Amino acid sequence: MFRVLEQADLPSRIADLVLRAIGDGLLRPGERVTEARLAEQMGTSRAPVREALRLLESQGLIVSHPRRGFFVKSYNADELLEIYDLRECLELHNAQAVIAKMTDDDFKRLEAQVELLKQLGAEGRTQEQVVEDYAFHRMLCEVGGNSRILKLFDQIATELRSGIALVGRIYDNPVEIAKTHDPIIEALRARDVIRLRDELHEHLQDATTHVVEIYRQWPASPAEDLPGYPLSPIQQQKAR
Amino acid sequence: MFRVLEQADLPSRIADLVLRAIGDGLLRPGERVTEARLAEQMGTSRAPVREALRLLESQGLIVSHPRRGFFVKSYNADELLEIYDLRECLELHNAQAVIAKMTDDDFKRLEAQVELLKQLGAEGRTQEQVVEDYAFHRMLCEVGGNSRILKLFDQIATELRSGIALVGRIYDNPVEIAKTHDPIIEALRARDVIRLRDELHEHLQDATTHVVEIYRQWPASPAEDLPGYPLSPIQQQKAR
DNA sequence: TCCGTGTCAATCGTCGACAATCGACGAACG
DNA sequence: CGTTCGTCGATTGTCGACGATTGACACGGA
Repeated sequence: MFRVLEQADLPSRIADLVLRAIGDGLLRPGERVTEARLAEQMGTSRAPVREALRLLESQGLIVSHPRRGFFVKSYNADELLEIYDLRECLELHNAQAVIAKMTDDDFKRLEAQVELLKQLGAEGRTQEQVVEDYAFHRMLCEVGGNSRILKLFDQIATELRSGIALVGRIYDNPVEIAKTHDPIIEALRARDVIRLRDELHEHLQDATTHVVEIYRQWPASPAEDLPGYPLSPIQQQKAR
Repeated sequence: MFRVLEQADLPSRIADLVLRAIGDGLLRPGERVTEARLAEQMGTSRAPVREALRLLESQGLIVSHPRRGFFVKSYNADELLEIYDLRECLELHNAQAVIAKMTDDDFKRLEAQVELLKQLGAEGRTQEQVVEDYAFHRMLCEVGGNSRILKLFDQIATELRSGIALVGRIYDNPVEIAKTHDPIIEALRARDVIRLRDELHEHLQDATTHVVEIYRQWPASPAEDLPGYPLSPIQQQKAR
């Protein structure tokens, strides 16, 4: 029996929509997400909505306070630093495996990906460049071969993407950014672990400081506020 | 208003019980976990049970197959290797931060913990030794200061503990194992990053090979089986 | 004997409803 | 005027029930 169109289950679809809503800035950090409202909007009952939110919670994009409800996670600079630190942890460790396992074919694909990055940068398509940038680093994790690390990277990536979406575009100079991948390619070509790690370290350090800088000058992070029930669902207010 | 005894919510309590059941070998890897049965045993409806299982799923201890149900995660040697690889990734990265941030007081507590390990080893209390061993490494992560990494470590620890429970006691020679922490303490005392990382690497490598060895000679890993519905809830059987 | 088909029981996914709990708001009190 | 207490609406946590889907099993044909 053919299953022509594998319909994703309800919770996943709902989670996708919420994710997109966050990414598009429709749901802002700290904002409340009410089960009933979402359920109504989706035309379902609360059960699958709940599952979707719990799924997103496990991925760090939603936080829940017992008996209070769900809220879009808002990040402060410290948290972003921790996430980037973790990312660096993964990527540097992964670098070793990459050098050990990389085939010539892998290398070619990585090289091609950087070319794509440059092209997108030159054309000013920063949106897509961000996506493809992550794709490049993801490819490295794939080559590394630890599915666990790959999964973690994916999780971090979505978190960073959504956490960064609200800050607006990251890349001041797309062309510049694309070029910073060149040394990584060179290290890969030379199969030099130490150099690869150094380059990745610098690369990620740059990204970190850049993002955090932007983040700092942002309107005093939305803070982890807990709106009370009877409030209009959008506004926020301090609690406790 | 005092809240003398903060009653944990239902899902968490259920998750705890399931976790304990897994740790005690009451629920074996690959075994099916039926919502209705668990709900009946807990005297609740299926809703909180579902939440508990999804929670454990997000922690990797339970896997779910859509429309099929929940099963206790069973690990094969490769997966264990990946987990240990990730753990090493975290701990080695964390080592740097430890050296940078460790106070004298931190060091004393770490030293004391190793003493405790030795004592437990000498007394043959291997069960507690395992727990305190994790506690030691957890302390390192605490000192490191990245809450994200700490959380991940905790997750990995529970996973490994439950995944290893079925294999029986790990430590052939508890006294020996306890001693292998000494070089780590020495590296910490000298505040030598490189040495610390080397020692941790060796330490974890030992643990890895040890566990995997035991794992290999185990009755051909329970495999990721998918029991069908009408089966007695305990037995397993291949599918597809 | 082997393979395809139909039936069946078990179980999950989803639903609507109810009770418990929370914060906000306003009144009473010092 | 500031603080405490009670009430209220909104929302979550939990429940029982129903339909949908799955794999196991029995049967029949090649």
